Amino acid sequence: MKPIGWKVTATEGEARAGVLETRRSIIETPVFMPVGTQGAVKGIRFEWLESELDARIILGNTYHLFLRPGVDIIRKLGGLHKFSSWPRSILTDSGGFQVFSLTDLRKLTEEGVEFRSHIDGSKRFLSPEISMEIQAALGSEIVMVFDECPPGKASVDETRKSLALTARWAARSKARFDEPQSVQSAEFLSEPVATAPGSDLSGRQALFGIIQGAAHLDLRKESLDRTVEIGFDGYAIGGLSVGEEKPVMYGVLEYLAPKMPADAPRYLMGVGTPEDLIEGVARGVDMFDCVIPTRNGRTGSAFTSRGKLNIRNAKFADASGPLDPDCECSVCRRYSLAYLRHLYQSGEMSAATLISHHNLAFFLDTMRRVRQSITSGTFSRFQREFLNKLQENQEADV
RNA sequence: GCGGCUAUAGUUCAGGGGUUAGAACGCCAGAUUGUGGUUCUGGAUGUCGUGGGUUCGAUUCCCACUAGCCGCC
Repeated sequence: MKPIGWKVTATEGEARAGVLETRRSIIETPVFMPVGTQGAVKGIRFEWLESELDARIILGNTYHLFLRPGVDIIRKLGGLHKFSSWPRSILTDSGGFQVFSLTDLRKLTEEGVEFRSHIDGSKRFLSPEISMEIQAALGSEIVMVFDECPPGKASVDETRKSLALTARWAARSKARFDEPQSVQSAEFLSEPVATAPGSDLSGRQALFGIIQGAAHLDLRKESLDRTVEIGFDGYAIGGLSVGEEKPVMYGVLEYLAPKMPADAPRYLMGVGTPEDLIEGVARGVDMFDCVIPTRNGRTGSAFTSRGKLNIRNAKFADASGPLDPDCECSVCRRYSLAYLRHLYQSGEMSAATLISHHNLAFFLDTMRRVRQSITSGTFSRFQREFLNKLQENQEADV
């Protein structure tokens, strides 16, 4: 028995529609996963995320939850699902990325990474083994291997070295991961392994490998081969959208995604804008996550079917229409641009909450429409029309 | 009515007899891609209250006026 179910239900070119099943939810792909770094999708109540927005899977983050509240507390409270009250699937990032993006002081060794906490400056240590233990305690449905993420403009030599370390860490991640999964009462698990009623899943966690290699295609291929050789339940593309130009990212995806195992989900980490999602799907990606809808929402930037808009702009001061006339989310049905701008300018936190809510609604709805178009064989037309429409606001301003 | 203080950016204020008068906040506009939660980066704005005088030169010194604030009657 496998920990997750995966089947492709339709394809159009490289784009695929599929169904990913975990013990906690059925996830139709392509899917966008809202980011809930610290066990919360910033500004959004789980009630909305579950009902109106209907997210089936969100992210959690090992690095942040490890530092606060800490593994002991989460284990004591029965794992991340019980602690946070989120009943559906969770994918946890391993912490590798944050160690490199958030801390200045770090010491990288073969064993792992020593770093300074961004919260209190204390010295902490993360390794593949420790990351697996933490993620076992969190109890996520999908666990990510502990990797090193080099900068997008990394040289061939740097990238090759980093990639080799990531491969060794991937093997160690898998070895340590398998231990707690194999024992019902393993010390690291917060809850006993359980299958959903009527499911033929194993009830265990799934582990995804991460392909690195920066912008170097030959190294991407090498990383892919080494990762597939170890064998995982799904495969992720890491190290994109970390400073490189957009065509570089699309080029890597175009080369890499079709070579990834067809019988496992493909996950593009940390991406992206609505345009990136469509371009990713077109190249064969099934899963995405990104902070952009909630982070931008918090700072007054809204994504709409006609492109991005900044709620602070004076032109919205007396605009009676919604953020997006084509959006049916509860925010667009109720609140005007003028009122949202007023809330933002007045420093009301509801501005951040409402725009984040709309942004997530737009992202999730867009992915639903993408799935539908792949299923009905009209994805390429959808792609063309969607991308054209995104230009409307920009052109209208010129 | 009398005395005192003040008058400089949208606001609160700094400054100073000599080329393009500053700060903070606000305003305007960008940025944000496996989230260090209100951040970062740019930009615009002034007949220096009005009128007169001194001076080579006044927003700066002097006088009057006006307005505001405080106190007294």
